[in-house]
Amino acid sequence: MLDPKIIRESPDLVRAAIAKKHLEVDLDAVLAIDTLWRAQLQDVEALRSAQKAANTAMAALPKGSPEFLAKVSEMKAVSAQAKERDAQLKDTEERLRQAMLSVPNLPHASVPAGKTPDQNVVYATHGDVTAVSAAARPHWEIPGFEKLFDFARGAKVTGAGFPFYVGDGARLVRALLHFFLDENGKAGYVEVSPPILVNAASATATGQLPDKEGQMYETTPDHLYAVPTAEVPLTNFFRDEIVDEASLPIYRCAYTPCFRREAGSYGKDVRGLNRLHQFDKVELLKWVHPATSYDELDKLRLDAERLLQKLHLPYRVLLMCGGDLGFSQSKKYDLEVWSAGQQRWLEVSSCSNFETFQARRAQIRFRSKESGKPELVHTLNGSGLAVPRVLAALLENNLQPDGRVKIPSALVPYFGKEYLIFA
RNA sequence: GGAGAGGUGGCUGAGUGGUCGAUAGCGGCGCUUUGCUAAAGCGUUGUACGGGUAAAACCGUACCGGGGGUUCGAAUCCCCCCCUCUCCGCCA
Repeated sequence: MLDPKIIRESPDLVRAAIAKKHLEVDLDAVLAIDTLWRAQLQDVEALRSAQKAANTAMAALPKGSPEFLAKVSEMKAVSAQAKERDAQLKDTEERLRQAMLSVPNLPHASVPAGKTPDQNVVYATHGDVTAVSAAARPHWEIPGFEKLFDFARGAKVTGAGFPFYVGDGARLVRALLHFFLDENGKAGYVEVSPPILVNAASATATGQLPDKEGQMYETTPDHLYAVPTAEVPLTNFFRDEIVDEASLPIYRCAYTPCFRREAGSYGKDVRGLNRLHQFDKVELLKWVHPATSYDELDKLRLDAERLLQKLHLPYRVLLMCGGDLGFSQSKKYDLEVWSAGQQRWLEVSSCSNFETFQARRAQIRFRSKESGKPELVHTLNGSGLAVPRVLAALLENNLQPDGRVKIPSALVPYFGKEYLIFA
């Protein structure tokens, strides 16, 4: 959620932000509801004030006295009116909340203009894309692939997009996760193993609810949600808390399976390991002082990049343009790994600064030594990394003429041998 | 899952219908005393929203786990929910 004061006092700033993100938001309607709400609030508060004054006066009167009884009947009318107006206020308040939630976060000044993904800026490219085997093929076409990554049985047991990883397949998944967690730990992120079901309050704080409930799996009868990313439980760790200023910045990382219903995709996007309903991911999360958040974003991105570098996977960094920025992000980089078999880039990490947008909704603050007042932290997150697409690129890029896959040296200690064998 | 006990400010802990944002203690902050520290004394000390201001000051309202209700008036009475603790059951 954006600061209501900014919307109220600098609507033009917000209009510019909406335009840069190429969104349609009726800001005038938001402002109109806000004006109505403030008028109604003052009205109700005046009535309450009258009630309180009467109560104080009544406390000093003898209980059954004529003056007392006169006050009671007088206040009955005021009380009824207050109740009625308060109901109207509550109604307006809910509409205002909805309206405020429709206003996106402001993009940072360094975010490039643009509307569509092709207008994202290629910020950096690492590794030689042409050096990888010309004989590479999409991972799902590698002979023996289905033995180690059993989609058919996954579909039988659960549904499409829930593969079994078997033998070296399972081992490689575990090796990657272990490698990611160890590397992130070395970079200063404290490892956390969070709940993977969350309640509605948590899903609301990070923005999955109320609009995107269709993208999550929901349990019955308890109405808990399977996490779409570790970002949800991790961010909510400090929900409704005031953290020690001296503890900032706080770095955390967590491995969780991630569950996504996401309907509507088709074709190459969803073949093989490209897009799944359940996948494994290590998430990086930071709570930082507002003054440092853009430095921290760069460092976060480099931490994620280092993982790809150590795996010797070619990748590029995209700086997202305004139109491709998410609703709640101020600035975002995507890391895309080169998939030699598919001859395309696959997104494996998305590193974002939310400034106070998430923190306001989740009420995560620190007490500023400077002002003495609680202030909202800035939150950042990024994948470090998502397993299946890294896996896809690794299989395709490192496929040998003999059908084996060479394991990157950094991963060998985790995998236990130098080659993955499909046979 | 069953039975019982509880949830009050940063913490401990009073308060069972009115003058209670809430006694007291601890902690924190400020001042005094002090060579320094400690100790003592005095004072001060929540958050949010709205109004107000150049910014403050200041004014108003709300907040005693969450939500509803009764009442002129609720921390206090009633209902529902959540959480914690104890005992029993079950269980990896």
